[in-house]
Amino acid sequence: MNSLKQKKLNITKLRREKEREQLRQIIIEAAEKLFFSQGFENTTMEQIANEAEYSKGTLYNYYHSKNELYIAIGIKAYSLIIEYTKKFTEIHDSGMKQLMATGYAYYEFSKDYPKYATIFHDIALKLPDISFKSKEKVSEIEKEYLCLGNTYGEIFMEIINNAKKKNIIRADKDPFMIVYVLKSITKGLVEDLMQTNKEIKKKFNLIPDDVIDFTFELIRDGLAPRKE
Amino acid sequence: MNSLKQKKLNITKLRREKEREQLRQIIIEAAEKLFFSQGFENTTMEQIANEAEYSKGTLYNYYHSKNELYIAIGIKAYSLIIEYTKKFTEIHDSGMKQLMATGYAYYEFSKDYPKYATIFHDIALKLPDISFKSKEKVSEIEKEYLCLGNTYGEIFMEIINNAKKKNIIRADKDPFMIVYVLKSITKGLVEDLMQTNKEIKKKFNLIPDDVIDFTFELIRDGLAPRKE
DNA sequence: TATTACCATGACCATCGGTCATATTATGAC
DNA sequence: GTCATAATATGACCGATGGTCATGGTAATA
Repeated sequence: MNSLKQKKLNITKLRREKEREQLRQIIIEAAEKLFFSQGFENTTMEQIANEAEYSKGTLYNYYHSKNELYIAIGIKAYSLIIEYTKKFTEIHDSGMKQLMATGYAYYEFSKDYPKYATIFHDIALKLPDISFKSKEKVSEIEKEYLCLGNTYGEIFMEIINNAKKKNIIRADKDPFMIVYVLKSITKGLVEDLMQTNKEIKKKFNLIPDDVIDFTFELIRDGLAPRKE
Repeated sequence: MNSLKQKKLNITKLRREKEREQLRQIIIEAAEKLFFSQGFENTTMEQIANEAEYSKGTLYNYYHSKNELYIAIGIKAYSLIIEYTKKFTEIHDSGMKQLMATGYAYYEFSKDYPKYATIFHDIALKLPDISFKSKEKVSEIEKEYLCLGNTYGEIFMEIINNAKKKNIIRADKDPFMIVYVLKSITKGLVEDLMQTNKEIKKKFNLIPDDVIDFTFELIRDGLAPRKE
């Protein structure tokens, strides 16, 4: 029967796809482990292949380059931060609390995955060089990464538009500006905190959580509508 | 005469040193030009040698590695930002205005030298990988770079200690924390502004100067002593 | 002029990202 | 069960590049 034949073909194809996806995961996990413990530049494709228990050539059947491996890790990180942000914001309906929640989501994400904390910045610095090298060819994986970045931005947009309607945010300032500043400050501070974690405790006797609370309060007060 | 001989020897030695320093400058300028236009990874030592009009081997008589070239550029950047900060702060004696001036110094520096704007972050990401590679050997140039970082920090410390004495900054918060947050926020925001300069104007119709003013006002208000 | 100290040079080396012809295996047709 | 085909794993191989070093040359001193 033609339909039976077709069915078997489909099943095989599906299994193959699943296996492909699994191997992609194995490779990424191997790469992640080595990149984070030795640094990107100090890790060779050979080492990643050994860690994944496959040969170097196989790596290239699943990813096009070493840089792609790194961006793939960035995609994982973005998925996580988006997940965190959704979880942290959906429990509030007030615009201001939601806005604060985005900041805390980023911070909690960074605490849970400290190795991922600087990856966005790291990739932002790497991407221009990559596109310089391979003129105007934006790889599929790069597109996926940039697309996730937009998704993350849209979450902010929705929250800010909500807050705007409810007059929760001071009206004399462009809401786009507020979002931009909020995102940028949070990222800058959290990245710094993660990189200087031990130093900050020893040298200045500061507790990261306090620093975050202080900063977010600062922002909250600054964003509140002016009353006078 | 023994003293005459000595004198001549010293003069020659001095000239040699001056020439050495000049060639170091030529090499750094060549490296800078290529790193900033093509990216660090896409630039070869051969290219830098050609740009400097010397051979590759000569480069290694003046710097130990490609990474050292990059850190040397970082040293130039640090010297500049320290210079800017001193110039911007010394015209004020009020603690708060001085504190704001540090932020504006960083911003002006970034506007004048946009290519340098992300170099501190870039090096911060690179340094751990370098020290991983060459276990526990911190090169002289790396020490110089880190030392300049401390110098920059000390400028802040002095200003904050001044403000503390004059009760210009709210007393309920650790001054170390205030410095830390201020530095981190400024760096994060300015770096973001420099990287997304065109995008921010087109997409959000934002003027970078406004974003900076808004943020710094936010900080100023947040740092003022609580009155009630 | 001879000796010495310094420096520029580019051939050379080792490493590594990436490629590709080949070997291996799984699949479906008959 | 057998064979043709498609998909995949492999590692020898290539080119590029960071870094080294023996050599030759040049300027300063004796």
